[in-house]
Amino acid sequence: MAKDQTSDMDLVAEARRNWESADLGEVTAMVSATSLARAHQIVLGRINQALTPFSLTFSRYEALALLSFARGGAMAMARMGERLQVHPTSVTSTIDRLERDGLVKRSPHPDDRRATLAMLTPAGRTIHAKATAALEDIRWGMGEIPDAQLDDLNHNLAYVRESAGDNVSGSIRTTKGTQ
Amino acid sequence: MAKDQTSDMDLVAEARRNWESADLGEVTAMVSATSLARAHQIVLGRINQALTPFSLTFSRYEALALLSFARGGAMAMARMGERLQVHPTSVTSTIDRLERDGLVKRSPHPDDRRATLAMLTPAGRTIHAKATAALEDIRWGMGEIPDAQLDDLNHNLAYVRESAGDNVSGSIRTTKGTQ
DNA sequence: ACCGAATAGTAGGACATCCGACTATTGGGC
DNA sequence: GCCCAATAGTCGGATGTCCTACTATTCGGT
Repeated sequence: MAKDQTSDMDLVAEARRNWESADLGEVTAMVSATSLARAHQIVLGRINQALTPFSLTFSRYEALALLSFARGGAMAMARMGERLQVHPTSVTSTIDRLERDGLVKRSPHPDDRRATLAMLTPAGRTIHAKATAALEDIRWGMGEIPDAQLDDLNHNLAYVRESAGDNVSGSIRTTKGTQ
Repeated sequence: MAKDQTSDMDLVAEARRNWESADLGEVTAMVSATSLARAHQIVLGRINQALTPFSLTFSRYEALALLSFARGGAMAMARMGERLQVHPTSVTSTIDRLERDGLVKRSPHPDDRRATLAMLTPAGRTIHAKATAALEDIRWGMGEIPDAQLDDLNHNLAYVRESAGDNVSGSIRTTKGTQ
């Protein structure tokens, strides 16, 4: 989380000044990357702080959430990696810690002996529910920003995701629609 | 970087569906946090990939950039932590690696024997220039998104930063202004 | 039926980041 | 002048993430 305090100046704007005075190009894109990183740091910091009481991190929370929506509360680890967009070894590490804390249990896949199912335990389901409530309480780290503004943000972020090949069909026009 | 491929579905939109069907609140904020994390992952991944040829990561690049704008190419490590918004131990670790690669050199602060100056070496300045050019080439990971759209994004992200107490005076109204 | 390619999971290693603790130095108040 | 709080940097430990390499298993094509 590092600093959460007001900085003396607008660090992003300062970067812009430095860049412009050095006659460098793509300043707007540079500002975007910088702003995105800072915003991510802020939001992730708040989320992780809210999850501390549950001995969870956002990564582990995401894994719990994914399992909680899966049929039977179980899913093959490889599939979790696809959904969460992380490397297989990251799934191993995440499930290791969740299992250590008794929130998830590994069990062999019934049809494929290569695969391992990660299965939510009752404790895992309980913690997930409580953690979700805690995240709602802090509006997922989005502060007091009204929903209308967040819709705008989501719309703009969808273009970034789209540029990487993400399917954003369900997000690119959410601004005010029924969706 | 993990996956960079097109997913079969809009993962963020799917999260929205799951959340709504479970009757949970703050869905828009949840989507924002999720989108922000994914966009960050995408952009950071592209940036780090572009920096690979220089044996740099974005963290180390940021430190180099900060020093390159400092008078004399030198700055006390504590001050770097403030500017980069990272923990002092992260600065130690970053400077360790930059020094190992000969891009930065530690030297005692002339006026304060507690402090250590991180100073750019000629090699560090050269690498920074080349790495900067490489980042411009990929538009800092922002794909083909036009500047006008990025201005929108930056504007929305400024609200997030502002909500954390960041001074965004130089960014909050950049959309089309002269700024 | 059998062999090589693809897939699932893990081990080990590199980084980045945080936190708490510890040492050295500076500085302010009495 | 002196002592204690504040500041600067580092060390050790925990997490999260990636990559490469390795084992086990499955699957497709001949």
